[in-house]
Amino acid sequence: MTGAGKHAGLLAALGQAGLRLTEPRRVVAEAIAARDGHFTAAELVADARRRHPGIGRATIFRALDLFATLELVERVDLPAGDHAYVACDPSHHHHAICTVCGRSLDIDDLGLAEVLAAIAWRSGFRVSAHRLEVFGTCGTCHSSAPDR
Amino acid sequence: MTGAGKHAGLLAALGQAGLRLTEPRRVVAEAIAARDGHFTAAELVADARRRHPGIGRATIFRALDLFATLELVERVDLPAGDHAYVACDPSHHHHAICTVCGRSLDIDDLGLAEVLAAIAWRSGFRVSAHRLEVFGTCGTCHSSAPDR
DNA sequence: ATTTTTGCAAATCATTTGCATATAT
DNA sequence: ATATATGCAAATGATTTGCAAAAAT
Repeated sequence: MTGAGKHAGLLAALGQAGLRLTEPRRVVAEAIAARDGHFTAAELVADARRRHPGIGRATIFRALDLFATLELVERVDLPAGDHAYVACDPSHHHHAICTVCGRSLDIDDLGLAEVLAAIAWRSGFRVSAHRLEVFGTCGTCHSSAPDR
Repeated sequence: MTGAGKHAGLLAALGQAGLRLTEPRRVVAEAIAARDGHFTAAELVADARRRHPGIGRATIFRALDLFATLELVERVDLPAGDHAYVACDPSHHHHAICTVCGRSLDIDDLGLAEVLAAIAWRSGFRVSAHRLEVFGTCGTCHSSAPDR
């Protein structure tokens, strides 16, 4: 599934949360859906303004927060330290982010739960939240790259 | 090991990297070593100024960057989204951060490498970096807390 | 002596806020 | 009609930069 149906999900979620379906939010949702990898807030502002010139910066930040709260978008911190966002499925919570194309891949738990349990066991820590971010190159990018 | 010998490590690393051992850097190193949990840049500025009133904000940011580059300090992104730093051993790269006292615990790999390998295997991803942050309460904090 | 580092103040950048107006329900 | 959301412009906060003076090698 590419851009096409993705924003429908974003918009549907607004309704379900009892929030109003406005034109600016629609525009932001479309801009997010059209993006294919991670994006910064600034990039989203530019994209959204291309679609709807009068849209205010604050509105975009507010919509972004909203989607982040609904877990349709997740904030990630790139290795370089800047903030970015990725659209995501609310049930998946880890991403492998391609440093070449920026696309993110939802990754399954694959044993992470056990790692966390081991941590808790060994240290007496009671884990309430965790974040795993994986960076690298995706299959598509390294098969088309000449190096190695 | 507490504050006592910790800054020695920070300072020694400067020499090894061919950098100059200056008074402001010494002050920042001591302020970091004296901290017992994670800290924000602003907190460090305050601490450092208490020890050495004339120190410039920029100098502190520069020293912090330096230590981060040398991997003696790691930047973490708290669940709330703000940036913080933790002093760390250069060989350990994951932390369990206590949300009550702010102290961080270095955690061992405990199977994470296999999780990453599984990710790579399943998705064709070539992993170059990853970040795992674990948040919760440490043994000390939940044994002294009345809840639960 | 030379190179690196500092402190300052100003610049930059991202994000947030207050508030009157517009819009969705 | 009413509550919610928007756009604007200004405020805020964090981090960075340029540069001449100071300190380390």
